[in-house]
Amino acid sequence: MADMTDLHVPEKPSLDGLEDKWIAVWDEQGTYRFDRSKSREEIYSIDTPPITASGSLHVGHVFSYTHTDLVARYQRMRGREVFYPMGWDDNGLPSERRVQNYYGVRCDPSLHYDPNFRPPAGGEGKATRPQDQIPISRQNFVELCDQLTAEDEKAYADVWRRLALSVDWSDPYRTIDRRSTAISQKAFLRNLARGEAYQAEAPSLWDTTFRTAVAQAELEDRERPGAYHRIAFHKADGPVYIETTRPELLPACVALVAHPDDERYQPLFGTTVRTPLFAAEVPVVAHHLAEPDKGSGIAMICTFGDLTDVTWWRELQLPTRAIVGMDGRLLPDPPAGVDAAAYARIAGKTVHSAREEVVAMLRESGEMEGDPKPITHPVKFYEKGDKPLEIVTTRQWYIRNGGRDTTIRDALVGRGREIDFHPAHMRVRYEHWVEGLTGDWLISRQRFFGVPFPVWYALDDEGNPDHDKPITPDESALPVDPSSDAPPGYDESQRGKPGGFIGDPDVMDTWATSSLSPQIAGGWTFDDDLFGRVFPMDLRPQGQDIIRTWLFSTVVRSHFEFGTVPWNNAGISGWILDPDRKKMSKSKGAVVTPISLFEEFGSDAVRYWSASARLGTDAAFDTGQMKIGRRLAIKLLNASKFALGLGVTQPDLSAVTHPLDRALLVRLADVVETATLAFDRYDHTRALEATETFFWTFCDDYVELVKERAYGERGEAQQASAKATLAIALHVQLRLFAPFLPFVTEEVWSWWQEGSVHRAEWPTLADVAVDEGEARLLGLVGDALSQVRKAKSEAKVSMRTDVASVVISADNDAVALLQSAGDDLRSAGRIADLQFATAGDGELAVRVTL
RNA sequence: GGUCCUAUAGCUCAGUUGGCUAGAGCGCGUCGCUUACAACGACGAGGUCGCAGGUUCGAGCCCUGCUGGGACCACCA
Repeated sequence: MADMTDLHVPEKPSLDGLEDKWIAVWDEQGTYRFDRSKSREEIYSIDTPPITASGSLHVGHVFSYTHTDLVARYQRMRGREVFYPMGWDDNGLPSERRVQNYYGVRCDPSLHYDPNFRPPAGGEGKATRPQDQIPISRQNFVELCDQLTAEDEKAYADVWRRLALSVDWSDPYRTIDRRSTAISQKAFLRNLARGEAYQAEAPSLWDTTFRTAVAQAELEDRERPGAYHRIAFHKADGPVYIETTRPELLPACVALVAHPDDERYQPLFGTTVRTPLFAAEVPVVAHHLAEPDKGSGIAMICTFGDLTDVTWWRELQLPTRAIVGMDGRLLPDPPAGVDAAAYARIAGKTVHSAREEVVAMLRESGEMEGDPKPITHPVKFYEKGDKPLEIVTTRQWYIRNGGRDTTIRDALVGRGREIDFHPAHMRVRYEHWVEGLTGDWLISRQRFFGVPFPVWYALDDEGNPDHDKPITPDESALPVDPSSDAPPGYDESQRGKPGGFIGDPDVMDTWATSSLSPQIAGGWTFDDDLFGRVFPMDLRPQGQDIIRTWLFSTVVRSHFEFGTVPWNNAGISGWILDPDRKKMSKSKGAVVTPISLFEEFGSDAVRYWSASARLGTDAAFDTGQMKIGRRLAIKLLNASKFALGLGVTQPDLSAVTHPLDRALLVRLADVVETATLAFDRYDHTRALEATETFFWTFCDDYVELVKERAYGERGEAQQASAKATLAIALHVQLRLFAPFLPFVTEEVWSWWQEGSVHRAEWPTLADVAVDEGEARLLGLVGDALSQVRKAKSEAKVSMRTDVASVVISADNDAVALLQSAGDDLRSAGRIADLQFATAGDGELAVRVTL
């Protein structure tokens, strides 16, 4: 047992400096270091979201990462060894764009590596138009990405430490590092070997700015102005009118389509018509997707205007007349069957200019009826792009995801049901997404900064690649870069030569790598001992917006590779909304940096605000809540200082004899139980609320009531009971608060305890077990005290004014209870004469005479 | 067109399987420098629980419909 000399209570406790102090101590003592000798059952593993470190953190990140840390700290105190890694998602388009804008450069894959290249000084105001940017080789560009993201990651890590995320910082991973690249390539090769990954040449959605294919999950609709153009097609006995928003695709028209039951067009089915301007003969076909009440009820099918065109083209086995190139301009040469002179007027133009020209041509020829009718309609965009997507036929890599296969789809829906979502209704989003998939997962991107596909293609004698038999490396050779490494059985001199080889030029989409975050963090195939101890993981924390991408794709990879779910729980955080109820990251609030909040309110206070919001619920950005958190932290310092200053030593249940003390511990037992159950259900707000409510009662009522007794004014045994109870209550409350307020609880803990509170045992009923006790007593005495205070308040006198007499009337049981704590009530209220009376109705009534 | 969430005090939110006069904090008002805390404390005012029906002895909670707010999916001729 410690004595007074072991106490280190400061004269004037303060929050100032606590953060730097404890961050350093935790670092030095390895407080959050993961002990990998523990078994799977003893470990709690977390699939931390690898954050995109290109740009700056905002309060939404602080909010959701705090939620994860609450769980980590709770589980650690419960005795689980917590595997809580940190990762950076630094591969992919956001990093490329950051480098382009920061240095004013762009990647030109045709250039050779310049080992002496030095980038211009980074900063704002660099050229953003491609023609103004400095062209550099792919390798130089990747190096810049690598360097800049590493710098950004340092800044992020500082924020995370200041927020007190209890991650093990010894081995953060990066999705672009060699090991992540190797794991990503290995997982892909295994998908390929099992037939889960495949290559196909097919029409796919294409972003003409970034010049890459994009996946279904990355699409978003935006309302754009457009116009219906009513255009005449020709048949022997007169015109057939169609309406289109994309007249420039007329040369790409391969058929007209109407609903099979549409009486108006029955006679046309099986005949052909001639396209205006471009004079191609196209068939009129029937398909159930054609909608009779849309436009004129008959539509032109182009290759390709939209996804419905692709469906029609595929199901009706129509020919292809592609006219839009990868750069978003019309191809130089007309497709077969199209009038070359007419096409020459639009060849090479952008889609936009071509549309204007075709409209002008239609006006000249009189084949457009009336003026275009302006409308607003949804258009598909890449979520990071700013030009409408086109559909271009390209060779791409896919991973099966149930989009074209009900067996896989059902299996993946089933996997979703094995995961406990918090809150539970988030599973619906998963299921709807899986059930609504229309195609497999397109994972290839025609970009530079990403994981390259680890495949090469043999060239035949004429130099044509054989895409059907990709050459793959041995797993032991990974990672490979097929643009600089030669495939097995070849040497570099054969690159690009007939009879030689070429490397696959594409990189994987960032989700194809981040979908392996459990494998990367756990060291799959690099450290199988570790992997076996942490996988499948316990928790995937993430935002609701990426259920369809990150969550789903991780399930897909785990399902194929291991036949399991990747984790048993998914904790979904909500959004931060600004005062106008708009998503914070999209508004002015985004300029409030986390560091400035830490400086103004303290990290504990910011954590308190985050912890006040439940999983899955959007929360208002509310500095008021941070002020409350700050006040709570200060109160914890002061109350602890006072209790310890009374000569409180160490918890000792056997000394607790007084009825009021027993009542407090019975109440505290309830709090411990509530908080524990709540945390087990991933309901941190309830745990916090129960703890906080108790704490204020403890401060405002209990401490006031036992002050004199604790000073020793009613004998040693009574004093010992009060001091023991204060010690127990403090000891338990500090631990209950520790996940929420790690700095201040650690500070107070250090005043009188050994080791870190964050490695202390989570409190249990054994900490507060008293033989008998009436929790009700605490409330009764508190009410009585409150009535006495009210009388003083109404008389406008100080709370330390003496009271002549107080008469409390209540039922027999209540009176008996109150009498057992009468001395404490008398001293706290400064009551000279305290009397009790029995009242039949059971109402507590307090008559105060000043 | 479909789906999910949501509506409780001026504000931010609790309110467990339906159960006495609906709670907290902030803000507001009044009072008090009391040796843990004035960066504080005490006390108080403030709500026909979005609207309309229904089930029930009893509904903030369950059911139906409507309205408002938020989000997602589908629709692109």
